[in-house]
Amino acid sequence: MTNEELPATYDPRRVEASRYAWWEEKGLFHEEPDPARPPFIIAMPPPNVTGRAHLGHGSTYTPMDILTRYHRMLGDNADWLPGTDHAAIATESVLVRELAKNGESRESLGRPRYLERAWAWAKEYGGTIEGQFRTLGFGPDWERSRFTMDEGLSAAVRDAFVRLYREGLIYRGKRLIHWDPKSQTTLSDAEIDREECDATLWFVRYRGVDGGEGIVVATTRPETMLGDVAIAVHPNDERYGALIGSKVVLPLTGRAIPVIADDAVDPGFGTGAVKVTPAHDAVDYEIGRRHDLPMPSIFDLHARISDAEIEVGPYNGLDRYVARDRILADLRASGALLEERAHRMAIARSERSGEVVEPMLSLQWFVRMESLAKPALAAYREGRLRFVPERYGRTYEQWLEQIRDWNISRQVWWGHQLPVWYTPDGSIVVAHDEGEARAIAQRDHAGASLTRDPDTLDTWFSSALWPFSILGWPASTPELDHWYPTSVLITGGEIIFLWVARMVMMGLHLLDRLPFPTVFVTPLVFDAQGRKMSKSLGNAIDPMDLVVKYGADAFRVGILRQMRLEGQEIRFQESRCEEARNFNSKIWNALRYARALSEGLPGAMQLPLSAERTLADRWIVARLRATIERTSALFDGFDFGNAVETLWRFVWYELCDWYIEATKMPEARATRASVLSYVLNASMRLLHPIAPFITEEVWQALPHDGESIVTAAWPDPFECAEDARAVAEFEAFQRCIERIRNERVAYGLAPRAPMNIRIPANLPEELRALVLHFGAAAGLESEAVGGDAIAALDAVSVEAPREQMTERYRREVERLLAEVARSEKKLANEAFVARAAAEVVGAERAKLDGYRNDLRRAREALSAMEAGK
RNA sequence: GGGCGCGUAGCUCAGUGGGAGAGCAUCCGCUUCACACGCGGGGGGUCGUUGGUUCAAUCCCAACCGUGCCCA
Repeated sequence: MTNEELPATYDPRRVEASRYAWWEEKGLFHEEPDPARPPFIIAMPPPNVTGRAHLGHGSTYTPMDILTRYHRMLGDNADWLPGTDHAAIATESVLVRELAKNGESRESLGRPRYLERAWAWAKEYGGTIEGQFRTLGFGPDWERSRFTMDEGLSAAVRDAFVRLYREGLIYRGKRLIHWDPKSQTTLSDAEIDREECDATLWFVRYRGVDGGEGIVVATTRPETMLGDVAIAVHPNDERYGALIGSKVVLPLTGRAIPVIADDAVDPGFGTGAVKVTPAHDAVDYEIGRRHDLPMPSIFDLHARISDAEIEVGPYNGLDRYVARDRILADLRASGALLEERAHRMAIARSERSGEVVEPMLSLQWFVRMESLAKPALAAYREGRLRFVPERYGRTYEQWLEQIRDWNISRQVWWGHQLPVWYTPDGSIVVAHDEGEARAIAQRDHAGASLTRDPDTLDTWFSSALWPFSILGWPASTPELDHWYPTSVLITGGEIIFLWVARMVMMGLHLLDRLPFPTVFVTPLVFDAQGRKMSKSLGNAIDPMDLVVKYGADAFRVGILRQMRLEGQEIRFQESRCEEARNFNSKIWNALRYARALSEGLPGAMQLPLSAERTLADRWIVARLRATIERTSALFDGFDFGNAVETLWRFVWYELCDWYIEATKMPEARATRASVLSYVLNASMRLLHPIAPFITEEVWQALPHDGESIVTAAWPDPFECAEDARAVAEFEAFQRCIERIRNERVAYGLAPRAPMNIRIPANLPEELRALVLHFGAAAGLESEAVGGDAIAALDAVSVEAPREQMTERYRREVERLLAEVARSEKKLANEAFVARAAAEVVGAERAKLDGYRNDLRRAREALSAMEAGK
């Protein structure tokens, strides 16, 4: 491409898609296990197969892409393993809704045809998010992409289930679970959302069997009274002591139930007496277990009142809310309803269907968590598992400390069907496949016929195996040998329980090794007002739209600049993407400038000999070295926000604003082309993990080694000389120019009006030329000042009409007098001199000396002005 | 109720036990031969409140007020 073909602004749409296709075609993201190099492996948290990219992927997946690209450039055996998740409940609810549109249902199709549809659906939408990830520039090893329902991963699920069952860690039991009456499935604790809402607390009198006053209970769910088996009070509650052990009559159905005492009752809630419905409330269930009470269910699976287990009077068949109204009306009519009060309470909803979840007693499969949790806790407490930021470790720890058994069976069809069969008499056979199950039945159950459990496993069960199932486990593979454990897990804080803790437990139990040593928790993305992004609020931003407007690089840079290492949220501002697009144009124009240099760019990346370099050369090279070291350290520490900020400042302010300006001087000709192309090239490599597309384009247009920046080497700081002297002098020069520019405006001089500046005779020639070039001024010789080049720079001054200069020096003297006074006062404080650190006192003394010097100079200048009047 | 955060310029946010910073916004000036998606300059903050520790507090501690997330 000739320079004439480089337009003035960078157009990401022109390059991104084709560049990505080229990377993929070249196989640049693919790796084979190579024991000769250190592994760097990240398992991508699998998005839902039917999902779409959202801003959260920007904050969570971009860091994975950055680290993988960075480690690849460092020469590591780096691979980012992608894949998708079958998201059982989410996918099934969408699918069932689609079927309903055609008057079909799961049942009308039957399991095999339903699953065929589900697979077709997954294939149709499964590509979407992976395509979007390509658009965002993410470069995982697509050849290794996996799906949780692939044959290999399904085998891992079966293997893990069978093993855990045989070890007694998976069991079937009747427990109180969360039932979603809409999706017709159980949910684990982690799959429900609690929300505060306005409710009513009703006060209902239960009379004594003897016709006495009995007891008044407060309840938010009067309809469940049909299943009451007791009234509970606190054992120390004096109001009710006499009633404990007596019986009261359930209004409406007339059943007699006992009054019992239990510590779980809060005497301060309502009347201090609560009804106990063990089949429909978690606290009541525990009370029921302690007191060995019956646990009749009053609901069917659609949360309609059912008389299957207990007499429910005329309410049979009513929906739970209809029944509530009917029961309240009847209680009111009978005089048993005494009072109602407004009440705030939390209700549980399915996070997928939004339906109010019903606690139900049900026969389900569970993982026994206690013994799995212990080593997972120990790994954290012993420092083998680390969280960044550290505070998330507490979240992890607390959840594991109060762990409860995990309900893993789901009544959906899309997923891994339990490897469980039942004989006609209810015996359980767990096996890897039907053949093995038959063999077991033959051996242990006299060849009884088998029926497979229709339920499937919680999607998180397969996700818990992800870091090793994608590497081939339970088979032994080179990938598993060399790439497990993975290097770091990067995810959002909301799934520390759902996913992170479970992967740790499974990794430790099944492979005896942590799946990763470090968990980096990324911030959540909110809108600019700090609200969650949601479709209903209409504040959701589609990253694809941002890519269209600003390009993928600008999207990535824009969101990364809002990330802070310790932050737990990003208030996303689209303007950041716009700024990043401008930054890209800045880079692009630096390239255009470099390529337009009259002497042409060199053919190879090489810095000129040190002795030939100008001050600006030595300064920018030293700054490049510092930038390389800092960027590496920030990437190593997951501090991506500061890494972007560092590179932004270096490229824009140091390279473009100062170095490129300096190359416009005739004196810079000899070395500028090679230094500029070297520094630009290195800058592109530093920036490449963050902004992959533009850096490739610019790198390709500069002298470079290799085929693609993707596989180029990370810049080597040791190629760049440190040069403290050059940095100090250049910084003094920058201060000098800033002062001159400020004074030019302050003196009311037009931007390019001829201007004179007084330059001390002892200012070195190179600096003198720089000052005149940047100051756009002519130089007037003035007297030499004491000290070095830096002192001479500080003494450079602007020539202006005498009155203005007099006024300016007068204000300068005033300012310095105040500074000197402040500093002297501080040093006069004996407590300060005696107790403050010696270097602090020393620094203050040096400052005072500096101020006194400046003051003397300003006074001399002022009196010279006044004398000349 | 328990845990974890946050409160710094109009906005979004850095930051440090020793004189307050960035980007955007705003104001002024610039068609300077890479870039107006640009260049140069400026204004703007009692660092939530009240106490405490310290020679010294925006920073450490406590309480309070406001606000957010997670868990129950």
